[in-house]
Amino acid sequence: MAHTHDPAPTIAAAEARGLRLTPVRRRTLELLLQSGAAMGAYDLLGTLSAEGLGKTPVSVYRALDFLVENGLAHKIEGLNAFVACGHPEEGPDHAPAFLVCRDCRHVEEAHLSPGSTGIGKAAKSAGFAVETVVVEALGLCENCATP
Amino acid sequence: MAHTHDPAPTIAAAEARGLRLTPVRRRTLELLLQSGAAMGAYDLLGTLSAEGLGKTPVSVYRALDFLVENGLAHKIEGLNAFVACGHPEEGPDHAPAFLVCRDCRHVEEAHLSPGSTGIGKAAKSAGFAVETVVVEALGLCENCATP
DNA sequence: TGATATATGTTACGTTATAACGTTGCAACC
DNA sequence: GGTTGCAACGTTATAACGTAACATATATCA
Repeated sequence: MAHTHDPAPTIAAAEARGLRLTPVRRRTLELLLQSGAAMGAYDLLGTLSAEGLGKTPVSVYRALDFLVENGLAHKIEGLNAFVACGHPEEGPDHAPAFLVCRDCRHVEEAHLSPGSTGIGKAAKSAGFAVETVVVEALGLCENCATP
Repeated sequence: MAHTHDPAPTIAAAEARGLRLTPVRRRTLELLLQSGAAMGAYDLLGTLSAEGLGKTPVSVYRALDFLVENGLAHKIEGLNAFVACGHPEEGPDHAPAFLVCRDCRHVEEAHLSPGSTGIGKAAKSAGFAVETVVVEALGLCENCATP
């Protein structure tokens, strides 16, 4: 399958940071890394529950919350889905931009220079206190555009 | 209520463009304009159905689809909710950035200069064909930050 | 007026997400 | 050893968001 990632280095990096990768969390992360695409919580649940790692949405959402909080995964708001982080070494707080293929759901993580959106300026003049910024481009990846 | 808008000019502008504002559509737009905040489809449904303008989610989503397609409303992906467009004169295809208050759900529309996100460059180098771009800052508006 | 297109109604269902509360397992401490 | 505390996980129920498929009605125009 295209664009998959070897889970090992990411998992090693996570544990080196002292994160507790329990079976559900580890397996959720593996599934995301191996697919290389955005996956819905219920997709993940299908596999996880078949493997005896939690039978209800709650388990999956807890695992996903953990991964997102710790910068190992991101939520793609435009799809209501989740993707493994491509740069886990950057820690919990980085906020990349995403190139999201609407066809195969592959996600490319783009690192824009901070403040490059210009939204900081807009926020300041509106007295708005920004906490997180979502930047997602929806379209077609190279593979899906030229098949 | 703070930040509400008078629906009249927006509705007039829409009709001047030849759009067919049926009762559900018009009322949906009015509700969004009057609230000045992002509203969920089911919030809207509560009011609309009480007024006899559609009893099921389908009606509301159809009205919202129409409004979004015609640039009279926007979807806020980060909230799975909808907001009236603050600049309806810009037509169906403009894609503004949003400052979204996570407390009161008020939405400020910011017009960034096109391409200022830098995401176009990233897309080009990845061979990615961008179709739409979502830019949303989540945080606290001036009122909610200093109460 | 009849043909066509657009809009709406209705039923049923699928998908995404969280609240609330109980249980388990493990480690620190006395 | 007991117990206290905490993080993770289980369980049930339900809230919230969204769509497919097909029937009916209303508008528009040749």
